[in-house]
Amino acid sequence: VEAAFAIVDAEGLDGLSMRRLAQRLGTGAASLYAHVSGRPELLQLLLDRVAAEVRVPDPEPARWQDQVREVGHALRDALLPHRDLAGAALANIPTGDNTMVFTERLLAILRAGGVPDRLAAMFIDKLPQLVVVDVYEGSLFGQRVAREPEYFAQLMAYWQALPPERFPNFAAIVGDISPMEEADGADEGEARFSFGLDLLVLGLAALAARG
Amino acid sequence: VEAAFAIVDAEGLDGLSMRRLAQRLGTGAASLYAHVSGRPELLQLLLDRVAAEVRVPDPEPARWQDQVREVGHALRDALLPHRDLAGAALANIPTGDNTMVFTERLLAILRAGGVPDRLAAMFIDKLPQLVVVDVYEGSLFGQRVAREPEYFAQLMAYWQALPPERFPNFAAIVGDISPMEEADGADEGEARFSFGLDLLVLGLAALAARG
DNA sequence: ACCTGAACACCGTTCAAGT
DNA sequence: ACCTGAACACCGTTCAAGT
Repeated sequence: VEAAFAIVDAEGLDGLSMRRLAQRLGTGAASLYAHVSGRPELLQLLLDRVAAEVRVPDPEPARWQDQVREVGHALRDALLPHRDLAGAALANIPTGDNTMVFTERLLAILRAGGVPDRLAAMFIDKLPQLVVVDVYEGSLFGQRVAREPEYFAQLMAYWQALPPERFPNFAAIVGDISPMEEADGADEGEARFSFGLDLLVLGLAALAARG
Repeated sequence: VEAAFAIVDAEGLDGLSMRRLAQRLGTGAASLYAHVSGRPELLQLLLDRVAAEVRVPDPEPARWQDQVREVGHALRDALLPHRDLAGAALANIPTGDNTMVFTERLLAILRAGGVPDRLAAMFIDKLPQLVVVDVYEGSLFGQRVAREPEYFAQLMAYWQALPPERFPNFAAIVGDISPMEEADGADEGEARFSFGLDLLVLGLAALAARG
């Protein structure tokens, strides 16, 4: 698992092949199958170790909405160093022990805050889903820009060149779009993530208030 | 593109290799590179054709929230027949013409409804993101269950067997969890999707009301 | 219990050579 | 402009044989 993290952090998910991992451990790919059932199980082990890193606070019912936001940010911070590893979380429903502890503690915050059980049960999926897809897309975009530095400028140029007759609304808001990192280094990715988090939390609050 | 859809619809994204596509067209894989730059461009063509299928209504400002929900459902319905093709939408920012028309028309609904431009600009990402990740995860789960029919029951058994001392909140809501399809055929996937859609729309309405 | 080499059945993409 | 066969540099997984 340690060696696998080293590869993922350096090269991303695609770089983590059974063969490359075996090579780094000074053995052959077939030997890994004595320790994991296959690549999917290896990825689950990595994800569960990431889940172990996420600190979820004890419930403070009065500020449950902010606590949910904190949990979202904590999960994002834990996933960010590992490139597109987040993508592996989309493929399987995680059942590792650390993942279950994460879910249990998130549930504690929601239920203490008065969120009905049926809503809480659906929300414990949606929050990690938002975080995972955000980190995954951000990582792939980052890798693309690293490989192809002109990509960012090309995308903006394409959007700005769209004919305003056919795309009047898009032309009107194109100035408000800034995919991921701003040129000045302001963390636009963080702002976009917080926006998504706000939608989920405010939406849940509205549904919970209706009962 | 037609042949590619036939493969994706029958076998999913993994089945769509350049070699299999070429074989179905009675030629060699290398020949495809005279028509597309590579597999990523092929996937973009497929996704843009899906976008062409999505009907986005003209704005009715008074019911913009319901219209956003309708767009979400329409996009989901267009993606659903194509298995895990949705996963390809996570890898690249789509720039096809049909995709841009979709975005333009969604923006029209949002702006007519009074959503501030900065919020609308971020929301046009979040809505497709939710739809895509929902369809993608649902498809992978469905494929897993098809391959491994006992998976569903195993997952439920694992959750129900978790010790209530360590996981009291999870134990309390485990009855409210039903991943994807219910045994009785009720469309639980649809309900979960609508829940996510509600979070986004109600959250956006709350933010828009604040200005 | 753990490891090994070799094999099986695949990938995406490139490239010189053709029509 | 479009197509071809062959090659390059990979994959995940299995399996008989070893220690």
